[in-house]
Amino acid sequence: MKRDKREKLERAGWKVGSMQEFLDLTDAETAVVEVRVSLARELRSRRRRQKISQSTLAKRLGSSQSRVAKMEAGDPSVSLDLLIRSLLRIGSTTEEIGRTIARAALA
Amino acid sequence: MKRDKREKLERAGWKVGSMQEFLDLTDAETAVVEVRVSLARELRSRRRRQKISQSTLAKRLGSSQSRVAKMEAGDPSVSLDLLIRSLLRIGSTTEEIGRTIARAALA
DNA sequence: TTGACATATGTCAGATTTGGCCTAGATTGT
DNA sequence: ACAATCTAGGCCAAATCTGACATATGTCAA
Repeated sequence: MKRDKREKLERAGWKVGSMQEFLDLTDAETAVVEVRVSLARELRSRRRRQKISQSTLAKRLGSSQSRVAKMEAGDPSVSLDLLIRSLLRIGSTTEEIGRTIARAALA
Repeated sequence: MKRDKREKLERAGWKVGSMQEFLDLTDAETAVVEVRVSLARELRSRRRRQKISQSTLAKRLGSSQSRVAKMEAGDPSVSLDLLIRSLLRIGSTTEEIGRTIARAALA
């Protein structure tokens, strides 16, 4: 439930909601992307500051290099969940993460 | 990858990481819970301010009443992802969400 | 009390996400 | 140039999450 939301709406002949609702949905998805990219940048930035490779970070997170690459790239297959968890594990505080998200729209 | 992380670590006889790493992991999970609860409160608060039922909100989100209840309860089966997406859909800005998360630890 | 509505909680099939593997291209050091 | 290292991206089985449904409990007005 997410990627095909729009299709669903269309298939349903728009009776699902008003144009307003569609716009909210669109805006929300846009915002999610912005937030993901912000967190992604933060992750890369932190990793570089620690001067470690994606592989090293991956091990530390219990994940894989490819996933770290996708995280840092803001790949759609990466959830905000994974990004936030990862940041917390490498020492980010909720405060820092909050600020990062708050600034998302500006980026 | 998440709920059984500790088991994995134990099964591996602790060679996976230092005590420090285990503590980071624990702290991170604690923080995730705090963040989830904060977002959950924010969601409930917003819904109530709009004076709508969980069912109504559910329809608006394209979800179900039971899931909304779980979201507001901070149930472990709810991802930060879903909470953030939901908040964005009902009009929260990234700024507000960021502030909510930043304050998570204090709650 | 009864009925209508709101919320909580369990379950589960289907959808999404993730770790891991592999490979190609990029970057760095010598 | 060469080797070593790093990063990007595709792929997929396994793990996790989600919507929907059923049902229990709670609230409140008639």
